[in-house]
Amino acid sequence: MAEQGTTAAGGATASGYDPQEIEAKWQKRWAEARVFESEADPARPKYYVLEMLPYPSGTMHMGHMRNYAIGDVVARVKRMRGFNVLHPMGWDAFGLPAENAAIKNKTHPRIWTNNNIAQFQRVLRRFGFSYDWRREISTCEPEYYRWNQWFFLRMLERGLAYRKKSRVNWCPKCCTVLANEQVINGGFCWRHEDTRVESREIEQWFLKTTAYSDQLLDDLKQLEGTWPERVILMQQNWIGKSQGAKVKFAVVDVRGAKPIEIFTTRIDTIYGATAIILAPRHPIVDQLLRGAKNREPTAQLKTKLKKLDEMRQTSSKTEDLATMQKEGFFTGRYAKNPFTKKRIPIWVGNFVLMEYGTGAIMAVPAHDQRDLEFCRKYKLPVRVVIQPLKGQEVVAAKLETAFDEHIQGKLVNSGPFNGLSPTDAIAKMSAFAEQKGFGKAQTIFRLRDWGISRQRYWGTPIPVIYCAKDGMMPVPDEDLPVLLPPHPKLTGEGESPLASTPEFVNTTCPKCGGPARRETDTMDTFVDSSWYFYRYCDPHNHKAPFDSTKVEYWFPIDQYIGGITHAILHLLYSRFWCKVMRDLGMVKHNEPIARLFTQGMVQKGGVAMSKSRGNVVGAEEMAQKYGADTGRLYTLFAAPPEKDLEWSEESIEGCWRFVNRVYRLIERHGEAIRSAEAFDFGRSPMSETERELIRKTYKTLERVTNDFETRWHFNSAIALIMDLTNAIYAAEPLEKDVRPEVRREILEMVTLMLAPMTPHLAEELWEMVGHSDGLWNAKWPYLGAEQIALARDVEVEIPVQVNGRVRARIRVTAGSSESDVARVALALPAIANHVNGKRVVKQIYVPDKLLNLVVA
RNA sequence: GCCCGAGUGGCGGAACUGGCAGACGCGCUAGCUUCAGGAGCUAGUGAUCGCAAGGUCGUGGAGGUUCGAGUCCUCUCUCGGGCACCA
Repeated sequence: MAEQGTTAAGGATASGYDPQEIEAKWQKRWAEARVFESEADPARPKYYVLEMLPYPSGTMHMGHMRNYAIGDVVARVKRMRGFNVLHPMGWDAFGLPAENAAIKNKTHPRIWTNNNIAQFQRVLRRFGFSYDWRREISTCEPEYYRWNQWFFLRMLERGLAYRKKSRVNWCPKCCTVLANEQVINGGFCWRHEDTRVESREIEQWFLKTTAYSDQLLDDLKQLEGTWPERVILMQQNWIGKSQGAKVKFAVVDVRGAKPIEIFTTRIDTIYGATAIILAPRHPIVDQLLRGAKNREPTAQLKTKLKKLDEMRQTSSKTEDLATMQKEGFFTGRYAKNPFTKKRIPIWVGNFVLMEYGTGAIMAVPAHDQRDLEFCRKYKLPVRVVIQPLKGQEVVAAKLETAFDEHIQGKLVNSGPFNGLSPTDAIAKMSAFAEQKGFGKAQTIFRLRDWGISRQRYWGTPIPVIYCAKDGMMPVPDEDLPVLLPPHPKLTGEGESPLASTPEFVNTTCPKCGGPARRETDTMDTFVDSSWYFYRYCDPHNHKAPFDSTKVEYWFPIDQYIGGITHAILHLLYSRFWCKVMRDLGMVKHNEPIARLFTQGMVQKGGVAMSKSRGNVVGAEEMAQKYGADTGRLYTLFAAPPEKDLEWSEESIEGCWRFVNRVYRLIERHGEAIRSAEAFDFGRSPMSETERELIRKTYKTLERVTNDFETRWHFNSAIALIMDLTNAIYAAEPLEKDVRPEVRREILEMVTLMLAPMTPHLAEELWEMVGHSDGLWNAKWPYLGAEQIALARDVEVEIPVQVNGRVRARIRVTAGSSESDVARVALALPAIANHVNGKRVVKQIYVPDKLLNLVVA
């Protein structure tokens, strides 16, 4: 028993409830009975529930804990319903923070990481989450990352992994390249939100996510209704499908110049194009500037070009991009519009992006706002080619905002296409361009291939060897894993640490046996998390990433739970990986995650808990102070799971009180219950008090079941149980009216309902009322027909309204007829006064719910 | 600018398909208990008028549909989030 005053913040409790002792006791018993271990068993229905695997850093706080508490409730409820539940846990153990921390603390990333894992694991165990710990994985172990390498080689064979020199995002603080998905707010590092990424031209490895653009987009439809709408929208947005056309504009008077290809979604406006605008980084710019006339001196333009390119890079705030002045210059060259055959000037503009489309656009100022701004600034002509069907005619000289309506309009000044609707014109003109060979309809995507090379140590080595004679050679499967060298030189200064580790770099060519060099970049850690949930199905397989039969049984994941932060990154990569594995014949499904739930964050002072902000509430501290059960209960009670939760120390005290109240109740009656007779519900007559308590108990159970299984309203489920507990307390003065056998039924129900949320307490209470076989064997108590009948109200209170306003309440037998209720109601003075002298023109009766009299 | 989400007491939040707004918890007030503190127990707690019975107002705002609206429709304001010169 705990010493008084030391258990919880508020001080002692009157009950003998000692969470530290109880929790340790039951955790030990669960482990001994191997309660949470599960195996694939086709004879049983399965349920795979998973919380996103943690990155083991610093301390585990209540924000982490909430995530796992939600998952654990689901896992435990499903187990009580008879499902074969897979509920594993592991560690996203590679990554930059570990490497940086190791440098700072003069230790090895592996040591630092394993220390953190040990800490995290201790806390998770302390909270009694029902994981199958035999399946624990850690992504930094060779046993795991060798399969990253194996997958990489399969992708290499299929052309899904390739090496290319290109412009990539470089974070100067991370000292490494970032994937597009890791660049946020239009140009900032996802880890360092205040650090603008630089653009560098580096040779690096890509995975061809764009090979699956269409599927990644289309298959989102399958997830509608089971994934949060906003996650689907964000992914749609990110993939960014855009239907349009590519059109080639021949360059006039430049010998050997290739035509400039532009992308447009509005080919119907091509007769209104008054300029071609190139991205500052467009490769043809140099060629155009050589020997061109009618413009500023070349040297000056080169300076301008550099400036235009840098403008996007140096703007410190995202908003600047939207409002940034459009700037550019004339190249002195002209292109020929293949539709009009007329010459239009070629410009360079800061608002045209090399990364999107073809890096060149046709400027149609009359029908595109950005083009209008640009052309007005540089006095380029504006030509109207679409007129609205209704309303005022659009006049070029008066245009203040571009007329960019897609649907309503008809073509003018467009030669043979005059009179067509924009939609028809797009189809006809694309076809025309294709027929003539200078263009075609084309769909483009915003999605780029996934750059996975990282110039850091703490990640999976990319299994490739470079030989002077044989060129790039994949490491043969039998040589996997390519191990990280144990003693790297870590400086954190931007050189790939593996490159300066000769014993790693120097190797022999797998083909000719001659001297060769290893690839020294490591993989993005998002590779690790793209398929880890498959490994849980078969975590110790030495021959393959997993056995497909096992995966076939457990997949797809029935319920995945995690933060919204991964709406694009992790969840998009995982979907990609699944499709690749499907095409490799390893899995049969198209989507790995059937249901996704994004839980809210735990905040303190209005911002998410994080070590760097210094506002974390440590999970272990809370377990120490109140016990795991109270900590779990609080995170479930304080807010609905999808909403952010503001941490409140006072509120957790309320949960602590409740837990003690329940404990005291059973402490007080346990003895009597243990020696009580069996009771035949529905047959043996009950006292009024018994009847009321039983009714309330069953009614609560019906609603709590609904809250757990269909609505995920854990907070209101807890409120209902609290309410029931209050009712039991309220009946305590009538203690003698409640036989121990009836009380047993009531208190067992309370215990079972609490079990998914406060599992240790529930086990203890279960034992206290006389069960010796462990609550983990108990099933969720569904009500039988007799019990459902007992849950029904005998008497109901019905509000009586006159013209929609409640004027009285009457108590009647449940199921009373409308006429009976109306007669009783009209006899009441409070009602009669309001009806008095008027006529009841309408009477609405909702059985057992409400009576409304409309008088006039 | 575009796209989502949310606005309910002093606070966190309830209210399943339109049917008693504010469950449950926190906080606060009073009482009991206690040497005291803590804990526990009991009662009260949306605003407003009233001695009371009782009345009036009340779910960001303005309209509408309905016997009846926190819930449905239209417009609007505020906050949070995502995307953003995407051609």
